[in-house]
Amino acid sequence: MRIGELAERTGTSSRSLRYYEQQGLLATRRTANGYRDYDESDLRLVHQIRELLAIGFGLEETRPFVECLRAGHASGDVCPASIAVYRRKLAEVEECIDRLTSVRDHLRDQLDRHEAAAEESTCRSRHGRG
Amino acid sequence: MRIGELAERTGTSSRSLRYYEQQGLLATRRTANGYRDYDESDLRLVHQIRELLAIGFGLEETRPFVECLRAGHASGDVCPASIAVYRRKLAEVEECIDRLTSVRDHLRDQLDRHEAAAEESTCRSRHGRG
DNA sequence: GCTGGACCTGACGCCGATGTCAAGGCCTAC
DNA sequence: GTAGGCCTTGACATCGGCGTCAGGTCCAGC
Repeated sequence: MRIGELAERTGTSSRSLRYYEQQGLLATRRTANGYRDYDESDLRLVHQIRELLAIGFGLEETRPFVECLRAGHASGDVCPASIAVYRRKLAEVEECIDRLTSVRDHLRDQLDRHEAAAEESTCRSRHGRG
Repeated sequence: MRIGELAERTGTSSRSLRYYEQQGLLATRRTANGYRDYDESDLRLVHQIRELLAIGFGLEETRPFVECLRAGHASGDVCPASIAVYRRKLAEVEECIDRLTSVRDHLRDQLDRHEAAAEESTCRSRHGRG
């Protein structure tokens, strides 16, 4: 299949596919006229990339998964290198969640504090002291 | 005080302070020789900016806080516009946490799954079938 | 008067994934 | 043969918050 079809079937753009190729993630064959030519294995490969990107992986982090698929494995995540990336990413995500959680708590505190102040001011005005 | 001192006292760089000024967040006076001249209110203002940036706000989102301080309020977050940004940010952060949490769960599942497979394979090999 | 440090403006670089434009080649249908 | 749709490469643009360099100014101390 040609690049347009692959793009459509993977929910991405031709531009991105060329970029993945440029990054060495997609080894592309060419037809006689110079058009890129893809098959079902490329489809799976790009699907894998897109799924990982969608959950926040960087393109570079998808490489082990891609290579795992290329090595003939049915799934991109059965290879040690992929597992290692999973672990690393899990740690990153957990740390990020922790940070965001404390930010969230901080924001809630600020809002609560302000709400309390507004409440009190309403109260004062209701009692003719504002 | 001059820009170098302000930068040091706020834990940032001269470059950043010039950038904030360029974005209209910092209204800077000049001494006769053209040097930027700051006072304690600028210090508080930059502190406010840095704190918000540190917890993930964009520079643009600090603007209401800055204007609130400029309007003479003791704190940058007592104005309605600042509160609104707090609310918006809280929603954003909560959504982000939700997304990351599901990513985390997904990653854990993958790792568990793989660990189980490894376990089983170890088991098989222990029994002479790997 | 000279050195050196802090300051000035202006401008380019970075990161990552992708959009977008330009200028052209290929192929199909009419 | 020509219109138009898909393809090609190459290159610049985007976003944000700076880092960093270049080339020049200002001032304090010696």
